[in-house]
Amino acid sequence: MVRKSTKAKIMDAAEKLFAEKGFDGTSIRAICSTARVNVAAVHYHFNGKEGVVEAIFERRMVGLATRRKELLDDVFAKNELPDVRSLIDTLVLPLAELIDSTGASGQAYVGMLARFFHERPDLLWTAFTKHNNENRIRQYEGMKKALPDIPEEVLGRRQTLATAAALHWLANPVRFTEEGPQETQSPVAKELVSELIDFLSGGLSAPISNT
Amino acid sequence: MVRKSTKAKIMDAAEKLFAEKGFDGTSIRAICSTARVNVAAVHYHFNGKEGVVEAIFERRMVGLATRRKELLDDVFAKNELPDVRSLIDTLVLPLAELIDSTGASGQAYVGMLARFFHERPDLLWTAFTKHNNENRIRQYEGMKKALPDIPEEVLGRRQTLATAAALHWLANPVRFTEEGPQETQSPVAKELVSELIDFLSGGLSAPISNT
DNA sequence: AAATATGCCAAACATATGTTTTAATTTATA
DNA sequence: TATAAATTAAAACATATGTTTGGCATATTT
Repeated sequence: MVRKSTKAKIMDAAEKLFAEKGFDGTSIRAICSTARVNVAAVHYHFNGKEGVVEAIFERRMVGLATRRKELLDDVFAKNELPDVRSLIDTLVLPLAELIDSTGASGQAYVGMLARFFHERPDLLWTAFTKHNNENRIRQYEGMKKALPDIPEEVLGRRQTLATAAALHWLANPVRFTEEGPQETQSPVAKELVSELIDFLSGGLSAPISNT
Repeated sequence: MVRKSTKAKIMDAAEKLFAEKGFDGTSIRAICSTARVNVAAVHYHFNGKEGVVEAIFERRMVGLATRRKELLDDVFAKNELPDVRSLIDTLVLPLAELIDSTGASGQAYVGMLARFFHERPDLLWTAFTKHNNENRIRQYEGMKKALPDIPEEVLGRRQTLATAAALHWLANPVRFTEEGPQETQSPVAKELVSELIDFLSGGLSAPISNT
């Protein structure tokens, strides 16, 4: 394997630690120690911890957004009514494929996404808007067509809820039982991805109750 | 209003800060500063930061578990097949009622639950098992009866997924839009709780796809 | 009232962490 | 090769944080 650059070493180590311990739980020194790199390197290359986060987002979001655009193009190519499940696919599949193709690193990235969704929505939102806003809107428009009976406001909230649930599940395929939290396979198996999509499709298209 | 004890002052301040900044993002000194209390008080009363967390969980989980048991009793009292929506209610309503009745404090507690679900599942799990394991099992058994076509394994994972989504939504009623994250009302309005239950019911009872 | 326990506070200490400075080293370029 | 630029390393500094100590005040008990 080629010798990794200091920059890449820092990003890989940080990605892993951010997923495990979150933003506040990860010190610059821990990153550098894991990466076997001098403490000053983070400031030299990234100008601080938040800079590392931005670089990590940048590194992966481009590919993810491209793949998602492909899937959305497919959905809208057939001149039919888009179906909910395919629209959910455009959210879940790129992440699942990333985990499949890059293994631990992709898994760490998704774990990081899930944590930052709660811990640093500001940083996540900045990167997400930059790379993925177009896709989010297209998915939203598709959902409006596929589910004309659900009010738009409700649909918007369901979309966000589905995104949060998807990230949580892909990052944390855990089930609570009597014996404590049970880890399932990681990287996430195909069946589990399919289960997730079932759940989200059901939630997205659920009828509105009148109580 | 009665003068709050130092213990209560610490727990209230910590609950709020934990919800806002998470476990690692909240220093003992920040807690004591917010609570207007001496730094040593946390160690004196709680033996450290984790002790504060345990006490906060203890304070609220008893009431929540009792209320949830009531709702579960109701569901099983009618000698019919339990319905999915009522089973979801037993998860969501106690939390929504807590927010309604205690305002900012209850909201902070739910926010803290949502964050600790990711950040400190160990601490959450310990408290949750102690107070709520019986309820979780009863809900699970009800779901098996209500949805005999869904394999048990899948149902277990859906239950965990629904719990995570519920916590996320009650803690973070936010919608992503072009203009950035849009806060909805807080405390969470009744309609939003109903929307959440619709979504979760749809997800729980979604058919299994065969792709 | 005296004795005891409990709660509270200010200060001190060790360690962790972010950040910057300076020099050495490596790499690229003229 | 000589020179400049980029990168890495070690150390130093200030601040943040967890934790403990000893004394003081207040309440409780005898």
